[in-house]
Amino acid sequence: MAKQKGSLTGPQFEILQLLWDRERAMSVSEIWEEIRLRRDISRTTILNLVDRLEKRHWLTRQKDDGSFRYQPAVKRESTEEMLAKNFLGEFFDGSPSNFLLSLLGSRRVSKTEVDRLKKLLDEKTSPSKTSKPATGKTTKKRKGKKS
Amino acid sequence: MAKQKGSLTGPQFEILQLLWDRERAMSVSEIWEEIRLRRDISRTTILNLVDRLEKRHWLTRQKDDGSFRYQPAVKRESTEEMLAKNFLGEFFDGSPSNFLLSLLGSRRVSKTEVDRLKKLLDEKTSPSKTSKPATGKTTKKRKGKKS
DNA sequence: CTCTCTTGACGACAGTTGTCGTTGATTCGG
DNA sequence: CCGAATCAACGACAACTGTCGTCAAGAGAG
Repeated sequence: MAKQKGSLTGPQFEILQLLWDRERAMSVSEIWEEIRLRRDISRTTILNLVDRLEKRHWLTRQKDDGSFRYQPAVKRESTEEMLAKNFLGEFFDGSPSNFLLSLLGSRRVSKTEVDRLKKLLDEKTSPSKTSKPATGKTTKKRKGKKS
Repeated sequence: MAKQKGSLTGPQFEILQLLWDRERAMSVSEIWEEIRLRRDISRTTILNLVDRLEKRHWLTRQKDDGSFRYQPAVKRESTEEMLAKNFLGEFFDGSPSNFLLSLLGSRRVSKTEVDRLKKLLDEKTSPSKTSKPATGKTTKKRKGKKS
């Protein structure tokens, strides 16, 4: 009863991220070789993580020529939204403002970051006034942190 | 090795919040009676949570007339900032924008929430230009969710 | 056929969490 | 002084995590 059911931890989410980025199904070994580039980890560890994710229906798998290939069973957007909501609910009264306030409070985030935030909010309040420009969806890919 | 050292879970944070709100040291029984109003929980559970928090230096205690009274050993602001940073780093590439984007994406947050966010960001970029008014610290108290 | 390599299922381990009961010490009313 | 109430320390428990090793089944090479 330690962990809230229906949430994800770091390593679990890392695997989901990988499968979302590469937009095709991957075998355990493929996943392993990717994650191995960033962290030192054993193959069976990945196997176990993937296995548990599949048992809880975060991943689906189908047999492809003797070997299994895995795919996310959930959408990236809804999963990230769920994580964000859970986190806000648990630690910041569910209020994004409280969260932002804590983040901005002591350490200044970069000015460009602030500008991006404001831009996002602007697009939310005034949705496509005259032209329906900047379909927004341009910046989609997530950058890999170190590899 | 399951949990990242130096982070906090929901129930642990709940106790810290209580001690931050009431600005005085509290005994285990006092904490218990407060939390009991919201959740059904045994006194020894609270005792154990408090105990572990003290052992890891999130709380300090001093003996006051036979009984122990506990106080936070960390500042609310820095703790919340730490939580926010950890979370962003683990799930959103450390980018508040990515976080906000996921939050705003599907489900619309209320318009007033968006306005509050924009206001916060505005105060960050143009901090108290003419007057040095609104020392900021006015809105401090966190509201209790249900009690 | 036999040997080797890949694959996956399974179990094990230590660590953490939330939860609680039992026990021993301390305090206080009578 | 003695019994009752309070308090803290400790251990126990199940669930979960990340981590890994072992083993059996299967595929391919020789």
